[in-house]
Amino acid sequence: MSWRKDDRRAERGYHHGNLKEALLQAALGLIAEKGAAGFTFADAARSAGVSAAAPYRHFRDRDDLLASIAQRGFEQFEAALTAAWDDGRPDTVSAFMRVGKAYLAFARNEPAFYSAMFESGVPVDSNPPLAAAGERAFGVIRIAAERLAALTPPGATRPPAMMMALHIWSLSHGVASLFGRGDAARRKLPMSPEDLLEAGVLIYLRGLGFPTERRPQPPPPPEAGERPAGPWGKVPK
Amino acid sequence: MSWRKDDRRAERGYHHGNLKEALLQAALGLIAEKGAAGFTFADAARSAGVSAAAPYRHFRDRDDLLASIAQRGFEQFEAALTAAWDDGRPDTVSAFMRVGKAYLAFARNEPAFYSAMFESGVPVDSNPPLAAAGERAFGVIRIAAERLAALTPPGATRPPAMMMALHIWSLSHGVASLFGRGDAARRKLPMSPEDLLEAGVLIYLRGLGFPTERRPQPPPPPEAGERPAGPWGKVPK
DNA sequence: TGTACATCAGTGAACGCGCGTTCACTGATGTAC
DNA sequence: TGTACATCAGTGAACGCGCGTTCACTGATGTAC
Repeated sequence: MSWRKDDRRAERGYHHGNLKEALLQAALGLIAEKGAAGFTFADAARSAGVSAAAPYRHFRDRDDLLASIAQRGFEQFEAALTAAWDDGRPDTVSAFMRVGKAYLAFARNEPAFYSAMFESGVPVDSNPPLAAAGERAFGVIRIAAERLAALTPPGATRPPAMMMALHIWSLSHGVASLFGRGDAARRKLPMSPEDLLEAGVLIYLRGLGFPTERRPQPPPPPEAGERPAGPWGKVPK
Repeated sequence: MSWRKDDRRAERGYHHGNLKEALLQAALGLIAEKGAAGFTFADAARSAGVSAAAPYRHFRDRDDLLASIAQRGFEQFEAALTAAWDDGRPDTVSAFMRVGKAYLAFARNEPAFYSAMFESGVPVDSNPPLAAAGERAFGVIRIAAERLAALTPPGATRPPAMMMALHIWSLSHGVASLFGRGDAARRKLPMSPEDLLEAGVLIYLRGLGFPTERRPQPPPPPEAGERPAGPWGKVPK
């Protein structure tokens, strides 16, 4: 037994065995199933196999539970973005693209977290730890943008990294919200959300003066009607 | 009296005086006030000054009411975007930018419609008229993108208009959702959402080969630390 | 090691409340003759 | 023009239901000695 007291306690809990964690998991399942709006405090208790009064030992009320989920969501989001960024390896541009893909992957694979973070109406401003967690997640994008901005090619104007980060965040968020959700409210799309986002970011970066072509330079089109490969090379007819 | 029968009826209604319309307005007010999640069918009836049973004469249930609001929202959204586009006057690029601004203005000025359209969980797919209304709104952006794509400068590759429209829609939606709401869940921003979106669209268009500088060509920066004017000229320090 | 006590997570019963929904009804409006 | 009837929007009472919340309680775990 090399467990310290805290570890043992966190692992087994008192009676139920870590009810707080079980409630968070139950709520996540319910949100994924019925949406952030359609889950209740009593629901979470029932789903965790516990009486309706038990959650009050761990959360002030439903909003408190929801805020905890959002907080954890931002932490996992930050971790996912950080892993995708991988400190800019193997090169800044491709790592940057990977961060965008990770944004979409998170929205698709963790719809419950995503709902709690962005669509549940949790008051971020009145919850400093939650706001800080959100800032840290955004910070990953900001740092990536700073590294990218530092690589501005000679002759091009160096853009403010904060603005770049906000643009990329907004574009990723828009694509994820409109097209990249697992189940509900998605619209038909002639291409995958990942390809849509990638093409958008590449065009954006080119607009900033970055060379983004895989091939050094695409030949000018022989006919105006034909589509030589560009950042949108994957778009179907 | 030149009223046709339908007109008179639509104007006064039977007893209450167009309760259907009053319920829609009441629900809009409640959504704006408490969010799409926190309004009930009974609430709308009460707010319209009518018994709790009355709404059943006009809407099957709460979701039906919400879908009607979303439908009307998309129609007004389409009208706002169409007006902003103004058939591409006075020139295609500036009209295009105006459409983006109209997107943000709608999200800010009509938060209740925006919530019902994009955040209320109304099942768009199982509601063909609603889906069609959404498509028509998107169609405005698509048409604008087509006109813009047709202007691709010589030497640049003409981008698929559908993809351009999806990018602009996504960026606008992301900016509006993250920063451009009237009251709730907004984050701090070092510039206005309008300026953020405008800069993003300009950079994007430049990435497609469009000339977007107001000045013919900005001089290269004398010092790397200084920021000459670009599309992000309005960004504060 | 064992006993007595303290702590505290979870119980279950209880409550008030507002929501969704139904139903027979009423009364104003529209229409046939 | 007037009367009788049909239509139908809105009423108000009623119901079952589930939620949020409280409270004294119980019993398992931790700790002092």
